[in-house]
Amino acid sequence: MDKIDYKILNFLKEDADITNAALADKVYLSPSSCLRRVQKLKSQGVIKKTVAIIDEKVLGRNLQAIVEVDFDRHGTSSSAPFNERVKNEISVTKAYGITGESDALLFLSLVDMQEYEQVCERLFNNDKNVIRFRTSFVMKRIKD
Amino acid sequence: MDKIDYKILNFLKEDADITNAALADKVYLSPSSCLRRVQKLKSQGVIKKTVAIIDEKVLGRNLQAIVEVDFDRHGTSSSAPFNERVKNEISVTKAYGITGESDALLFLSLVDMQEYEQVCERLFNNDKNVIRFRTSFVMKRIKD
DNA sequence: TTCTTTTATGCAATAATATTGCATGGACAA
DNA sequence: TTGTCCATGCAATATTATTGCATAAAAGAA
Repeated sequence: MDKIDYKILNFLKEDADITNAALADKVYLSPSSCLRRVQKLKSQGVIKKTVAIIDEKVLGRNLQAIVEVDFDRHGTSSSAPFNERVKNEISVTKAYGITGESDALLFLSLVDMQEYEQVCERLFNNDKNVIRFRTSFVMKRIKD
Repeated sequence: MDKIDYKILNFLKEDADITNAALADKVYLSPSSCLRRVQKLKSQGVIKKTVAIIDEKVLGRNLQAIVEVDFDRHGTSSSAPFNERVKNEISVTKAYGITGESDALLFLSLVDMQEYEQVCERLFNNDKNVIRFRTSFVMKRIKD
């Protein structure tokens, strides 16, 4: 992990479609050396994977919501079932256990309000360990 | 945008490293047809770009924070300078204008607490339109 | 320092993959 | 039916990725 590796990561982080030859140019290496570095970074898990960024409007999930959740009990065993349900919920794109006022924060990428209602039912209303939740909807994307 | 296109998107969303031939197999098309669909989706902007997912630990940004921000005034002209600063702040990975209790929600990917302090200084403490902010730190990644 | 070992590099050959031209066939409208 | 349009598959071609190998640089060991 030297300076060149970081350069490579910073380029691929923004555009993984770039050809190896073009990337090699940018970091002043031969294509073969460059490729071997990229392969190494992948095998080491530094580059986890590469994904296509899809226009969410096209996928019909243009309603973004952020939900703060308060739990009754906070132990691992108490929140495990909740975490499982969260993982299986397609509309939940991100979920974190957090410090501060609330205990968890969820990101929802929804088709419409009807789906929101259904997700709430499954995740929050049916879970006795969830004592409260507060939802904010995304109006404007400042940075994404 | 038919069923096959959606299939393609769903595969590339998870793994853009897949070869065109392998993708073609999965959607039961010939490589050439499949490729032409992918190219079309890219030119249409349905596929915005493809990026490498980097292990954040390696990049030294392993401290994740979520900041809710309250503004004094909410008009476009009032929040424009804030939005500009947010865009220029490397550690801010996502930022949204939201409904509900707070006005904006920021995602920070930080090196350490010192950087957090500096970012707060630049974004919040020096902005008269920011009347309050509340930070939560990510303890556990339930889904990411 | 000097010698040895390891690791990274570039070049050139090769393999794999993407890309294009073209002919065919299906869907649809007149 | 007939014609047009568009997607498809095949095969040829162009790009790109990958590997072997010799050399050079870097990292240790004595």
